Amino acid sequence: MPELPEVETIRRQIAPHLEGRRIVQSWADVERITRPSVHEFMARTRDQRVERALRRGKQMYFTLQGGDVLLIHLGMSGRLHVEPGTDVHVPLAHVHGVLVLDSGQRVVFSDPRTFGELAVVSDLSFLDRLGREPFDEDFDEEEIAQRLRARRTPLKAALLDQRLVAGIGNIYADEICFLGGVKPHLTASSVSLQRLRRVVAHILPVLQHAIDAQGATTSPTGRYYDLFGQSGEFLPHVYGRTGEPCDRCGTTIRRGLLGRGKSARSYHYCPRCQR
DNA sequence: AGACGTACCTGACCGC
DNA sequence: TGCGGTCAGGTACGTC
Repeated sequence: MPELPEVETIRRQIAPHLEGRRIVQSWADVERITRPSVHEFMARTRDQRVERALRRGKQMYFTLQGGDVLLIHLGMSGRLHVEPGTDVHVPLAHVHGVLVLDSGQRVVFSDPRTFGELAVVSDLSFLDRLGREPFDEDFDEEEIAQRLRARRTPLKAALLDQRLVAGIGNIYADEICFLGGVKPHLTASSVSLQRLRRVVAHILPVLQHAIDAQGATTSPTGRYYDLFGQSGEFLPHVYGRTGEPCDRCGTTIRRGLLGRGKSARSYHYCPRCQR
């Protein structure tokens, strides 16, 4: 699944192809994931020059010369690639967006599960709903630890909440809990501040390490691949490793569920390394 | 307002 | 081999 490190990897890869280029023509076909509408998306991105390729949390966005912002969220299964081509028509299953550039290349967005999003917005107010950005200067570990202390949800659920820290998803939430030595399902407010600080202290190193590894592909679902179809090399300690031995202590990795029914979310942990 | 449940979607996997 | 059922999971939204 694309989380902050995967999105950042793709952003870096796609930036040189998009920045300074003009979008000659664009296309989208799924109303549910295209905002404000398929028609308006195509109209407002057409004939626009891209200024910068940016990212906030898991959100990738491109500032356009006319003042609008093009927004791409990969959701669960969204992928981007760049290829030669001047036709907006790409006859492949799961392709739901195409941007034809003045470079003779086109950006292709495919998304089998259609949990992603393509949008054109007029300003950056969409960023307001996101919490702290891990690599920003104002990222304050003490503040995050204090806010976790006030949460009456499982620790992992709080780490996944984009309003607290932007960009953490399933894989890295489990990883951060593992390195912090805390079971993901413990109610955050029941964990001592000292231990919460230990967990929070692993957010930056884990994300940085994952960016250096160009993301993580190890996932039972929604396999992630970068702009060139390459998989990421980040290897999680616990995520997706149920039944395997912990490589710190050898204890069998376990899996559990947060919540019940259709809303249940899985978590993975080492019962010995995490208390 | 925070916590919680539901819905969206389909490839991959599982059991018979 | 084939087929129906189940799972996974980022996020918006409704409800209490």
